[in-house]
Amino acid sequence: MSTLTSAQRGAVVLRHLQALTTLSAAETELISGSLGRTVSHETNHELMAVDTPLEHPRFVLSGWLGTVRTLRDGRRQILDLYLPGDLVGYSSRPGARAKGSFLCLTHAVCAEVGDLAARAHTHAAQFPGLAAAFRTLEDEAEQRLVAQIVRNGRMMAQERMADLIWSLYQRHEMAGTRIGQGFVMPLTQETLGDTLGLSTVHVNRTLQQLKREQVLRTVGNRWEIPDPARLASVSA
Amino acid sequence: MSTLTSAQRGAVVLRHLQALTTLSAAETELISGSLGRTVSHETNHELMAVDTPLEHPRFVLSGWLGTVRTLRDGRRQILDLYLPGDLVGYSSRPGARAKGSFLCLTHAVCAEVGDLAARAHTHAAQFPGLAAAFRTLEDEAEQRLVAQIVRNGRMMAQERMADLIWSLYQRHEMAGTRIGQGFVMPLTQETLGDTLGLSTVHVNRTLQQLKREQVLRTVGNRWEIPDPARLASVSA
DNA sequence: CGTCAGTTTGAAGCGAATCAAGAACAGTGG
DNA sequence: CCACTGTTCTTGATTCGCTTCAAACTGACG
Repeated sequence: MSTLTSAQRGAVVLRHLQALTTLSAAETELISGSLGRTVSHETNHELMAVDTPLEHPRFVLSGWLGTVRTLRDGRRQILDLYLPGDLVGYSSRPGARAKGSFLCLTHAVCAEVGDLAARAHTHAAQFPGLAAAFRTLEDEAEQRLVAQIVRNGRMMAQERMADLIWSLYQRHEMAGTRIGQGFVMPLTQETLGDTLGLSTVHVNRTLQQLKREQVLRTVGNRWEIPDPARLASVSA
Repeated sequence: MSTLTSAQRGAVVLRHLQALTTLSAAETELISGSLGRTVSHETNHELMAVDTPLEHPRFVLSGWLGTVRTLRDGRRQILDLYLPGDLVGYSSRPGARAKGSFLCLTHAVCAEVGDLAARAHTHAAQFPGLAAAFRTLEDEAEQRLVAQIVRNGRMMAQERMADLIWSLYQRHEMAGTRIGQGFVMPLTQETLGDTLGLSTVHVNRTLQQLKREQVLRTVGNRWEIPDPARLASVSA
């Protein structure tokens, strides 16, 4: 396990925001300063339960989180994934509540940014870039929800997986965490199944199929996309 | 086909909002006055394409609308349904765009409420009930997206259908459009299939199954729920 | 009365779930 | 350093839910 300085960890947030909008020096400064209070959590730690008021937005500095809904009999559906550089548990709507339980899917480090979010909101004119970034982040989260509906509702297993991989690849690209033609995949196949609405076994077989078709290559827990065009053709 | 006065049609909106929050007399007045400019659309009319800026929020006065995503090969997924009394194409987020194509699923009448929405937003202090109502409507729309993900991802056909029926029943209850133990279902089984991620044929068979199990009763296009508890037990 | 959209029914096939068991792997303590 | 443990991944066999295809039926409407 590597040890990172606070600045190194915060870099992924700045990278991500700068991919979305232009930040003034003052804004960059403000953000960096806000990433100080970091909290580290174990895998499976629940940050917030369903329906909790969204009062503690955070940026993910490392690790992956997810929003989860569990049915009475234990079936799980992951609603959305949060990667390093992502904003978690934020809504511009006053009084908004968590639409699912926020869970650490890996060991994760977050920075609480309640005050930063409040400032982006109330002093929007003074920090236009920051305000725009928060708006875009919120919008993208909603787009991901829609993508989940379409995936789960109308795509075959292969298409779902390919679509998710493509989305994750692009998100890593934006956050500057892409490595070569790929990224690090820390999720278990079971978690992927709960994301895609597939059984663990079928996730495994689907991945093998994609590898056979040269759509995906894995080196340890690094996933690589040899040919984006091919990936797009498999995805629906 | 019955002809309704503007006031009669607008009643469903007031009923809905009053179920969500308390409105002052001034607010009630303001809303009623805003429902004047109504537009009537044919089945399959597209109000807005995907990605269009959400600049024209409307209330549904009669008929059902839906947001639709279409894959290249023609597969459709309906993201959300909009019933009489519902707010369509609204987002409090400036610059938000349509997450799907807005389609009339039946003949529909809508009232444009762009100015009302703007006022609820900018004069929130002056119209607290109205502002709260808009916030709640937006929140409920998001909850419905999440429900769609869980349905499509982790529920069996019967559970999906039962869950949707229950949700629709409650929404009719809120809007005051419940009729006895049921409501009017104007959608075709094909449209229901595109909502639930099922084939038309299987929608048909699933409905028959629910009827056999006394979960659902249909009289013409009226759907009735003899026993809500039983419905809940089928839904996951 | 014929047309067309929507519903219903049957038969066959496929995709994914399930069940079960083994292999690879990481972490742990002796 | 290696045996032990538990988690994750992998594989095969079987079952089942749903889709697909095709055709008949129903009802509204011109």
